[in-house]
Amino acid sequence: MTETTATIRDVASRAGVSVATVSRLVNNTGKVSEETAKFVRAAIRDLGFRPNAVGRSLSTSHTRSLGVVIPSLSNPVFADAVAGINAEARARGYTLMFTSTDYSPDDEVRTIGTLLDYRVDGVILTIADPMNNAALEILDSAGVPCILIYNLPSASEHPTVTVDNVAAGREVAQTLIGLGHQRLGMVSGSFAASDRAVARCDGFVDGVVGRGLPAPLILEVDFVDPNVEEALVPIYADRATAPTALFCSNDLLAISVIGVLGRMGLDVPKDVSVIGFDGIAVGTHLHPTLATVIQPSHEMGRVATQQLLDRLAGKESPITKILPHTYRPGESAGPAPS
Amino acid sequence: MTETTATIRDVASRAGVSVATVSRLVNNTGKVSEETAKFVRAAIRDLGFRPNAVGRSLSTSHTRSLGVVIPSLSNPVFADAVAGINAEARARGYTLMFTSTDYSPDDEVRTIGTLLDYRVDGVILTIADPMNNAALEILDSAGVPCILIYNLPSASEHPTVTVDNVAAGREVAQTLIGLGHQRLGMVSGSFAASDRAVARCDGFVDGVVGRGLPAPLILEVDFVDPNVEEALVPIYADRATAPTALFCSNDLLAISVIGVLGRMGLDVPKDVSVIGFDGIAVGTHLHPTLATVIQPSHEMGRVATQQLLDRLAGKESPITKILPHTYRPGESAGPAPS
DNA sequence: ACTATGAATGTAACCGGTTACATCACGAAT
DNA sequence: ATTCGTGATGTAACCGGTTACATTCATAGT
Repeated sequence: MTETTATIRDVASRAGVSVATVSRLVNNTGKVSEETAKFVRAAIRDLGFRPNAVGRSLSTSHTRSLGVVIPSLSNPVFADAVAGINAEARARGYTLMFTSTDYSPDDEVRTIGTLLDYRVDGVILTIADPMNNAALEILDSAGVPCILIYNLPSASEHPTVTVDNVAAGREVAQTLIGLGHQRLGMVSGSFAASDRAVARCDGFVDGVVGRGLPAPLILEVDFVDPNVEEALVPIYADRATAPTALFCSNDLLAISVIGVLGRMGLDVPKDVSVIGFDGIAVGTHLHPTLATVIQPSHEMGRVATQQLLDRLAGKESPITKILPHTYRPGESAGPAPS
Repeated sequence: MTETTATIRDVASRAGVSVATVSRLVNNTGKVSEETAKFVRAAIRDLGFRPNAVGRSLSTSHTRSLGVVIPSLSNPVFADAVAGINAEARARGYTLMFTSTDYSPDDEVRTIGTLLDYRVDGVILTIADPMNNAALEILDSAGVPCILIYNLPSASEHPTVTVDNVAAGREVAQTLIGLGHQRLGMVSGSFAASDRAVARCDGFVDGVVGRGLPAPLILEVDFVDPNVEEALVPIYADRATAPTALFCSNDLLAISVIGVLGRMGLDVPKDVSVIGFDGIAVGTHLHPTLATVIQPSHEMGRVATQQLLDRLAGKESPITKILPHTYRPGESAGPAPS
């Protein structure tokens, strides 16, 4: 059972041909007569030969593998993107080398280094901040093509697949204002760890002050261990001045916030409205259902992979794609209390 | 910037030594005088040399990479396990090749084939059914060590890291009966795609009939596109005979069920109690909070990886580990309606 | 003084593929 | 008859590491 796996030379000798012929048949490169082909196929079948990808990679200097680097799998939004990446990569015969960084820039460069050692053909990644990012520099100087997802388009010239976070933030502000809210707030994951959180916030603030309302209250919490309770309790000690609506930089945060508000005796949406961001599936099953901005995560992963793979196939280089986001109304956002 | 990456021979010639010496220094194998070491280190630094993992793998015939095969990333339970695997693997210098199979046995064997082509040193996987599984057979005949997670221990002799699903199912039954419920039901993901769903159901049924109650109603839904609505509506057309408590084979399903019940005008837990399985984080933030059985997913991933890596390091072979599960009470499970 | 021992290093084969180039046979064109 | 093109195949170098084995040299033992 545990026979040593057959090599191309085994196949060649069993079929009475040279390794070149076997290789040509296996890869459809160069001609081989139908007559010989039959022998070779038989030998391949008999020996259960499957070409060793390591040997092949060494000689071709490409691996048909892609690196995937994302902050965390705990957030379904990234899990969905990885699912999209996986689907597209598989369909085109590529394999994924995966790592998550827990939002740590140190881990970003460490992991990129490893991926480069393994000679991945390209990398799909979401990083803390694409401006002056060490990981991207390493990638560039190694000449390995890459594409960002979720990250903002930036002067760094690296293509990205994302949504218009600023516009979305602004729309959330307008939606909330349209519902009569005047005192607004934002609960965001750490700005240092997320350029998109910054953009969503920027858009939100712009939307709020653009309508002549006072700037929203901004609460920043940690990504890995967000202590929402600690942030919210002091604010809602005085309900008369506290925000009647909160925009959260992602759905997971929004769900936490709703839970905490409930435990503080505040009703969502009667007392406070909450809008999230991401559109994770579970949001539609909650009670109240979660109002949120949907980003097409699976599609984003797919499109990014597609572009990267096209590039590797010698076609056009990846370009930044801004995919459409949509506001999904939900019970968590209602009219301002009177 | 885009200099071709330096090879060990470049380093050797720049340092005026042989490749063997460089290799010995890099890998701490064999002696090299401090004097020479200095030159070599300098050359490595100057050239930015990093050993090519592909070349190394070819000659050592191991890759320091692990294959990870799971049904889906959409379920946070698997995402958590992968996070645990990632953490442990990284800590020990291993890289992950990742694929998801969407619960398809065909995909299982396809993806295992690819992983084997890349010569992963070991595989961590969750499959539909470990009995007579084609993927496991391939792995065995290739002599690649593997360890299951979530799957049940079985006659197949493959070690697995999981919880006692039968006992957990029985406990759920007892909990519900203790709350006064008499008409019980189970909503489960496809049995064909999940041996653990079968076990949870077995335990549940056993717990119910063991107490002299009529066998629970069993509803089976698809994993990838579970149409809970369609399953539940006919059952609750007659509320007098419908179950007053439902055990769901996973939390995602439970959340759906709660949503659907709510939309049918039924209150959870006043009219119907619901208990899930998995203990995904979001459950604690829901309203009502989700009663569930917690499995230590992150830990399961970690332990499995640890065992596999120990085995690869020449230590003991992996053995089946049954990790403790815990019942987490939640608002979704309450006393039976009178 | 002579050999045994061991440290430091180098040479070259090997891992499993790919592929440039050479070779050979055969029929067509001149 | 000679030349040429083309199809089919083989030879061997190469990708970038590792490592068994050989070699050299200095030192310790007798």
